[in-house]
Amino acid sequence: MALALTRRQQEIYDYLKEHLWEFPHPPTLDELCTALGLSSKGSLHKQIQALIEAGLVAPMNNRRRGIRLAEEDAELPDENALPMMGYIAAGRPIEAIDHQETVQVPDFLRTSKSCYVLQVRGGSMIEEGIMDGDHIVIEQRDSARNGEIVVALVDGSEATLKRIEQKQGAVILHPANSTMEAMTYSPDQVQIQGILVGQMRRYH
Amino acid sequence: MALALTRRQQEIYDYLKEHLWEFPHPPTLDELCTALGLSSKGSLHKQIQALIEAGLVAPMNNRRRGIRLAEEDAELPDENALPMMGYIAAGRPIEAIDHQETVQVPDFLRTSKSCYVLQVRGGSMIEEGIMDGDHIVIEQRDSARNGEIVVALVDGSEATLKRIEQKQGAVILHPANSTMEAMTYSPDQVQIQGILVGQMRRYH
DNA sequence: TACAATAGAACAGTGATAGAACTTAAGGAT
DNA sequence: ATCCTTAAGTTCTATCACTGTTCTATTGTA
Repeated sequence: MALALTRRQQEIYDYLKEHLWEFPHPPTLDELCTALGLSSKGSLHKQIQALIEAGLVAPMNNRRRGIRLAEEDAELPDENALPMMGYIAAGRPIEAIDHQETVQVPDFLRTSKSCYVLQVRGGSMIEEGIMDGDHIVIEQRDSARNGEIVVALVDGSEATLKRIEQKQGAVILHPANSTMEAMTYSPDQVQIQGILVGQMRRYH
Repeated sequence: MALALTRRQQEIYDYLKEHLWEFPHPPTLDELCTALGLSSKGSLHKQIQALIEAGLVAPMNNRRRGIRLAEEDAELPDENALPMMGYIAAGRPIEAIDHQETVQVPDFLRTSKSCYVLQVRGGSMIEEGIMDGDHIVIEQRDSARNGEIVVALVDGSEATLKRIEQKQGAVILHPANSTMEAMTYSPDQVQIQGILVGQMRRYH
C-alpha cells in the first residue's frame, strides 16, 4: 500500500491537485503531457499508474478522460471523533456553531448508532451530575424509553436536556435540579432529538 | 544490533533527526554531502550504512532518495489510551486491579504529564458532579495548588477524592457532598497522589 | 599500529522519458 | 444492427541521466 512516491510522482500529484479543476472535462493523457511538458503519453501513463496504486488517483480502466483524484475519505486525522454540533441550554433552541468542529470521544462513551456532541450551558441537570460546560454525547434518535435522558425540542423552539416519562397522552420532562419543576406536555409538543449516552468534563 | 556509534556517526544521525524533514523530498547522498560539508558521497554512504546496521535509519536498497529515519511507532493499538489503575472509594485504599487494563481518553481530558484512570465508587463527590461509577483522569503528581481536586492518601491507608486547601501547618480536605464534613489533617498525614484533570460517564 | 574519516574513481541500478505498437471505447455511416 | 473510423488509454522497449554502491588510497588521531 502506502508506497513512497518518487519525486516526479509527487510533482505530478501536486500538479493534479492544483490544476485538475481548471479543465472543463478531465484531461486526456495527451493534454496532460503538454501541460506538464512531456512528449510521451506512455511515460505519463506509467506515473499515473503509480499514483493509482498509491491510492491517490481514482483508477480509470480504459475510460476516456477518466483522470480524477481519489476521494480522500481515507484521511483519518482523528479516528474516533464526533461532530460538535453546538450548545444546549435549558429553555432555548440549540445554538449551532457555524464552523465545523469535532471532539474526540472514546468508544465506550458512544453507541454504534449515529452520535454527536453538545456542550452544556447552565445547571439545569446539576443534580444528575451534568454541569455547566460539560460535553455530552448524544445518540441521534426520535424516540426514547421512559427514564432515559433526552434532548427534546418543546414547541419547536425550546431545547432541554431532561429525564423523560411518557404516559397515555402526556409527556413529562423531569429536570434533575430540585429548584426546577417537572413539566407536562402533550406528545405532539415534544420532539425527541436524541438520548444521552455519554458525558465528559475537563478540570484543567 | 545496538552497536556503539562513532562520534561522526552520532553527528550525522543527529543532523538527520533535526533536518531531514526540511527537505521537500528525501535528499540524495550528494545533497547530504554538501549539507554536511563533505565532498565524497562514498564516505557518507559508509556512515549511513553504519546507521542502518544500528537500526536507526531505514535501509534503502539501491532506491534513490531513500534515506529515511527508521520508524519506531510500534504503538498502533489504542493511540490515546491510559492505564486503568483501579477503584477509588472515600475512606478506603485504592483498590488496584490485578489484570492490566486501559481506557481510551480523549486528548482534551488529559494533560501532557503522566496520567492514569480510576473508577469512582460511592457518592462522596456527588455535588461536584462526580458520581458512582464515573471514570476520572488523574495527573500523577505529589503536590497541588489550593482548590484543586486531589487523590490523597490519608494516614497511608485511606484514599479520598477531595478539594484541597493547604494552610500553615494544616491540610483541609473538603468533600463536595454536604452530608459529609471537611476534615483537617497535619501535612504529614496527607500524601497527594495526583490531581483530577478529567471525568467521563456513560449512560448506556 | 590500528582505526576512523575522507576523497575520489569506477561500477551498477533506478527513474524518467520518448516513441512505437497495440487495445479499447465512442460515434457515425452504410 | 453491423461495420468502420477515430480518438484515447495501455503496454512495451530502448535510452540516458542521475544516484546509490563498492573499492582503493590517503590522512589524521588515539
